[in-house]
Order: sequence, then C-alpha cells, then structure tokens
Amino acid sequence: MRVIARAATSSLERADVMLRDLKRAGLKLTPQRIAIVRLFSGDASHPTAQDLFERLRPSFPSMSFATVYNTLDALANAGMAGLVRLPGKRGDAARFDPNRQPHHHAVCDECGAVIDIAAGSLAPSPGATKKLRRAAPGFSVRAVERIYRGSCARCSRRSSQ
Amino acid sequence: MRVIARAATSSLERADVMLRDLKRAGLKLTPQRIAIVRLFSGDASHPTAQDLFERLRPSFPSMSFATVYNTLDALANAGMAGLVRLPGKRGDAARFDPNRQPHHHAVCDECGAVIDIAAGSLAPSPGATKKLRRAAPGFSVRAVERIYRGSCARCSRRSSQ
DNA sequence: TTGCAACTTAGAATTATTCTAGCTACGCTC
DNA sequence: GAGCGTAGCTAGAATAATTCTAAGTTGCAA
Repeated sequence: MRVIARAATSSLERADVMLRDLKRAGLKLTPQRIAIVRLFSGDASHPTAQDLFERLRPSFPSMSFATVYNTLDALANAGMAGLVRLPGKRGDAARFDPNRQPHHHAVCDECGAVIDIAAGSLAPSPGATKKLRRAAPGFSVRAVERIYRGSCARCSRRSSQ
Repeated sequence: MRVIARAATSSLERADVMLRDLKRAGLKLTPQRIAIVRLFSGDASHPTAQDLFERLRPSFPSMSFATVYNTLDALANAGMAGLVRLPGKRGDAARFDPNRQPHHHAVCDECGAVIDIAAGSLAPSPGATKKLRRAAPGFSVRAVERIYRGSCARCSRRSSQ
C-alpha cells in the first residue's frame, strides 16, 4: 500500500510545493494561478494550454487564455515546468510538463500520447561526449534528451487485433 | 582534397537523386520543385519553410508560400525529408531536414543552430527496450531519437571570451 | 489599511500553416 | 509535335497557436 499512499498524497503535495516555490520566486498567488497549478501539477499527460484552459473554464468562466499561457510561462521560467514539442500531424501545440525529475519521453505514433520515462540523469555519458567531439567539434553538451517513438500499450493492442 | 571534392559533388548529386526519386514517386518535376529540391537537398542547416521561401524569392518572385509547404510535404511523405521540431523561444517554426541517414540532433541553446549527429541506427538497444518495459509497460519502441543540448562551437567561443 | 507593481481580461495582432478555387503547365499518349 | 487530363501553381482567405496591448483589478509588503 505504500505506493498508493504515496501516489494519493503526491498530487496535492506537489501542488503545494509548486505554489510555495511560485511565491518564493516572487510571483503572486492569484486564484487563477492556484487553480492552474493544482490542475497542472498532478497531470502527467503533458497537457496543452488549450487542454488546461478548457478544464478550467467551468470553474473560471471568465479566465483568459493569456492567463494560462502567462502562468505556464512563469512556471517554466521558474524552472517548475518543462516544454515539450513533438512533430505531429497538424496544429500541434506546445505541451507542458510538470515533472522536473530527469526523464525522457515515449511518444505514441498513433495517438500522440506522451509518457515520461525516468532517467537517472540527463548528463551526457563519456561515450556520447566523445562521439559528439568527432561529429560536431567544439559543441559542448549539457544534456541529452531521448524520444522513444513507437506505439503505446493501448494502440499496440488495438492494432494487433 | 578528397573531402572537398566529395562535398562539391554530393550536393548536386543529392539533388539529382532526390529529383529522380520524386519523379519515381509519381510527382511532377516543375521548375519550382526543382529549385526547392536543389536548394534544400544541399542545406544541412535544417531550414524552415520561411527560410527556403525567402531564398527562392529572388529567382521566383511569384512563388507561393503554399508551394514551399506542398513540396516539403510531398518530400516528407515520400520519405525524402524529415521534420524537426524543437522548443524555442518564440514563433518557432517547423524545420526540415534533407538528411535521411539515421542521425540525432545537437541543438545550440544560444543561437538555435541544429547540427546532425550521425548514428549507426535509431533502433532501440536491448537495454533501452528493457528499461522501457518497466517504465511504460506495453509500449513497443520503434526508434530512439536523441537531442543533444548545449552550446555550438561558435557560441561556446563567444561566451567564454 | 494603503499603495503599487504585478496580474487579469478582452480582444487585437502576429506567426505558422493549411485550405480553396480557378488558372496553368507537366508529361503521357498518339 | 499536338492534345489532354490531372497534378501543381498562385493569391488570398481561413485556421490555429501564441503573444501583445491597454485598461481595470488585486495580492501582499510595509
């Protein structure tokens, strides 16, 4: 039961930590921001600004789209959110990621789902650094991101039927 | 001198190969397409549609933006071009890549330059597959792309001065 | 409690990309 | 070499994502 207990508290906790950090970064805690952070911090689906906007609209019918972007931008600038962009078919919007642990992404070719893949570190391995030294002399690597492309469990299952 | 000679012919050669493949794919060779392919095939800078459009305008003042997109789209559909999307500051457009050998990308955090890094294959290693099996059960990997983030030679030099 | 900088809002502006409709011309066929 | 069908071209409108602007509002430090 340890896993479930941890999962149950982590969403609220993460929201609180994020709000505290927002404040610590000198940003004001407005009702809109609190709602955005609460929704966003527990969402591992890499939502777009549009996604969040639509889910917030019932509670905040007057909320502006710009507020969602502004808040996500503030979170990103404060290092509390990441930005993921993946080539997609059409009209692919930026996706935001509340997970600040080092991780990679697995992307489903069929449905576009994005899944976090934990990584110990994004620091380049000695091997990668060496290879780069040959391929791009003078380039100094800071981090290596990976994108695993393929089919998610659900889509694999469906297409094999 | 071998390198220079090879570089000098490869651009024209690659354009010819690409044009031949375009035709083979049942697509018509119009003057606009020929110009786009010639320009694009020898460009390792991962140009945007805008880049290409502006460089073509002097020779084709009447060319439509849609033609550039259509042609790049046709090339991509025929497997002769790739699409690269990278999170950037603002208004970041899709970048197109004529290199169809398996490769990764190194991206400069400062100037946004994108450099190809040759790879033997993009197929997942057994280690990666195993790790994924734990992190995302049921996900079947087809390819692993890497993005090396850091500073290009020019920017590293400039910022260390 | 007050003051003001930071925030929110609506809506316009900008940027990237796709769509549409009508004209044009590539390239197969004879 | 001419005719023809269709894919392609063009201008411009439409759509989508994101940012900007100006004016009113509010969190929160003092």
